[in-house]
Amino acid sequence: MEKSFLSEFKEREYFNQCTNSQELEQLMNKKKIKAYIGFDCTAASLHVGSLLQIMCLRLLQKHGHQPIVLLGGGTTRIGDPSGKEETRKILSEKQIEKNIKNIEKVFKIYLKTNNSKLKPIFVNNYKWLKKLNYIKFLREIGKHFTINKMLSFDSVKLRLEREQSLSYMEFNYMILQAYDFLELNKTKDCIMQIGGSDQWGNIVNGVELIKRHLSKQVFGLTTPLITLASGAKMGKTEKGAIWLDNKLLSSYDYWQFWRNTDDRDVIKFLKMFTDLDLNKINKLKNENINKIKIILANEATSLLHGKTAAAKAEKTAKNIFEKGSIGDDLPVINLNRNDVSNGLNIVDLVVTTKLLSSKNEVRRAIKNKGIKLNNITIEDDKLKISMGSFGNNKSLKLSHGKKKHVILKLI
RNA sequence: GGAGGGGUUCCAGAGCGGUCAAAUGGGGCGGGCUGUAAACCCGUUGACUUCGGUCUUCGAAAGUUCGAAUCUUUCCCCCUCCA
Repeated sequence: MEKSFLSEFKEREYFNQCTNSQELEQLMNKKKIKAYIGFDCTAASLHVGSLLQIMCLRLLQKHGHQPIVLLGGGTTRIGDPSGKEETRKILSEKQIEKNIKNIEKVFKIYLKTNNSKLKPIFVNNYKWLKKLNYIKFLREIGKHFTINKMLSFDSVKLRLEREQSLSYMEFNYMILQAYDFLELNKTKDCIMQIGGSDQWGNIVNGVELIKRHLSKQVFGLTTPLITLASGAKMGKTEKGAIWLDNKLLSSYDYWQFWRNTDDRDVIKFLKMFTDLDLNKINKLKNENINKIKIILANEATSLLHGKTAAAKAEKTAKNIFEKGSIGDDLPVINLNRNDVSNGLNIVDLVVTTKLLSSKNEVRRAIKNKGIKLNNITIEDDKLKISMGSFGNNKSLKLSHGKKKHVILKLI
């Protein structure tokens, strides 16, 4: 028997809560449905923190259900208070539209299909939210919400408990999200909303609104908040966000992100973020952990940047870490011959490569044995690079630490 | 509207006239160990520097002083309590 959406959803550890698991299971076995996830458009791109949600839509598609991607131009204008400690900045309309355009691209990669029935439907809630009439909205929608209940939601409760201000605008967010679901149900026959566990309250609100307003049964499904073995939140590392956009994060760095996964998270990530068959993943468990990490990196990178990019990243990594040489996936910095023949100061050079951002940082790094030129640690911060420093192949590898490298080329 | 408490470097949080670029912890970065992991240990953590120093920072502005994050005044913002 073929696996159902929901059972695979659970096996891949996507499952957190569902409003009505059994009925949903039955329904989805009987017919193909449409389900949606809303995404925040406060940044120019999504980062791996949203990847689990994207994978959910992908899984939906795999099982023949059609995904709806809601890029919340309307709600982004309000700001979701869930999980936020402070009111966030309000973005300009222009910025939001720009973000939406860019974020759409990511979905076009992950949800690519030739089957027209499974093509992702993109919607922007600004389209309907901007038209709302306040009085009408209060009478038709607002009457279904009690303040008593709204105050009991974590997103509101936590803010109030901490005595942090919550504006009336933000307080309305959950109603608008519920309204989105209602709208999508009416216009697209969407019967399920998926989201992270922090969205549970908002999702349930939508389910209840539809029940009251249309007397229809719809479903809510949430994924767990991924906590890394280290306790940190997924997505934002120390170095900054792991963007799903090669303009913001190169495919090599993306590959490295997965390659550096904590041992304890590797199998979980294989289930969550790759298409690999679950049986195959189970067999992998006994393999050498570093081999599995490479598989994870390759699979995850292929999905976003393509197989070629993944293979290239792997090759570059191999060259750097195993052979100590260079790889062609590293950023290349072109140097003018004239500048070099005059003798370039190492400190200035490192700053121009952006490996570090100030001269003091470079001097410190040199003191701490953190700067290498062709794998040779630089001891003197007054060192000058000249034509003679370049070998026959006219290029040099400049490194900061073990993981950050740049190729210097003469032009 | 009245009475208090507070705004310090990435974050938390000390300092309360010179010895303060500012304790301590977290985080970051680098080094060591290793497996590009974890844990642990060490170093480092404003900018510029001819390495002697120089410059800019403690909510904002003005002032007192030889000298201010520290004192005074005004302003802005946050919080607590009372009405």
